[in-house]
Amino acid sequence: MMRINKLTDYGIVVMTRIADMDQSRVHTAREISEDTRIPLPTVTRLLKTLSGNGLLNSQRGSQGGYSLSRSSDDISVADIIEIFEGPIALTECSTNTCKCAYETKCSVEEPWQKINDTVKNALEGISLNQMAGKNQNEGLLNLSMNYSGGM
Amino acid sequence: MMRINKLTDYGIVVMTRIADMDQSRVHTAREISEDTRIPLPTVTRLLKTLSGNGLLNSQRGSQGGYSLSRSSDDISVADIIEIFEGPIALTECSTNTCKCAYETKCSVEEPWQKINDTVKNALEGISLNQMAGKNQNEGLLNLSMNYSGGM
DNA sequence: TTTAAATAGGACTAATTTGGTCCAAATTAC
DNA sequence: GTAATTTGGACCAAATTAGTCCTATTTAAA
Repeated sequence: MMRINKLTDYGIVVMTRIADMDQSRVHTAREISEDTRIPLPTVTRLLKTLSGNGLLNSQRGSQGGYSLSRSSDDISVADIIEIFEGPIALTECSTNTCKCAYETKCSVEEPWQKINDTVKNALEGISLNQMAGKNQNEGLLNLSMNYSGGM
Repeated sequence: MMRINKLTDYGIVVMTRIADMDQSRVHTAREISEDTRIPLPTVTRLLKTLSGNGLLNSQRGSQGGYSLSRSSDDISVADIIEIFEGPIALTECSTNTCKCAYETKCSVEEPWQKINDTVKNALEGISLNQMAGKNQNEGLLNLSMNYSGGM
């Protein structure tokens, strides 16, 4: 399906949700779970990953919680995807470590690079702020997907 | 990893290979398997899928084989991906059947549509012909990937 | 100083998807 | 008729993903 993983999707939702919230205070995992309806254990894990990778600040202990580490203008969808899925690369060929097993110079490498750059640029061009759309209603959610492809 | 599946990747390789071959005759699964080093059973399956979905013509029986159903200029990478993975959609939200469970109007839907269109356009813009690069050497292959993301 | 509320880290399991193989049937050229 | 092919579908193994849980650590406040 060429889909991003469900957890990545959730990650984007969680970040979008936080971007939509009051920036003057931190927000707990429970609060975010309730807002997004993503189960608490899952939200907990997402938040840990996001803060561990510098997209969220965390504050431990009572009255603790999470907040954006920088402005929502300054966080792109690509930033989030890369945390959960690593560098954006549709095929191994798209990375600089292409190891085509039987050829010294793989002929599909260059076009893949181009394709990949385009995709990457698209994802880098969308900020959290744009995703959030500030003024919109709360509680988005469940972007999970069930489509199955055509083989 | 936000990667296309290995079989999809193989599918693109197989199509690229066929585009690179003599267009005046058909090519057997065995021949393509040997050229690409993809195991025969797998190639067989790929070719069945590709011909079943109209990208290849097939000719049964002795002296049978496969050939492109239309010019390599006229087949895009997106065409191939869609056969193996269904419509190009990074999230369920990117399709027109978005079923966000708790909201009538999901706020992340619109930006996802935009992102997705960009990706789709990029993939539709690359033809098999460009992938093949006609004059290049034979036997590409093994685009399989081993990177694992950062969670 | 104790307690409650949080996050941090990591192990673990279940579910799903994917990759790959195989077999029997149908078709066609010679 | 026979050999070479594609067709269709079933099947299994491996890998990945999703989701849960437990324990430790940190912090604010009673």
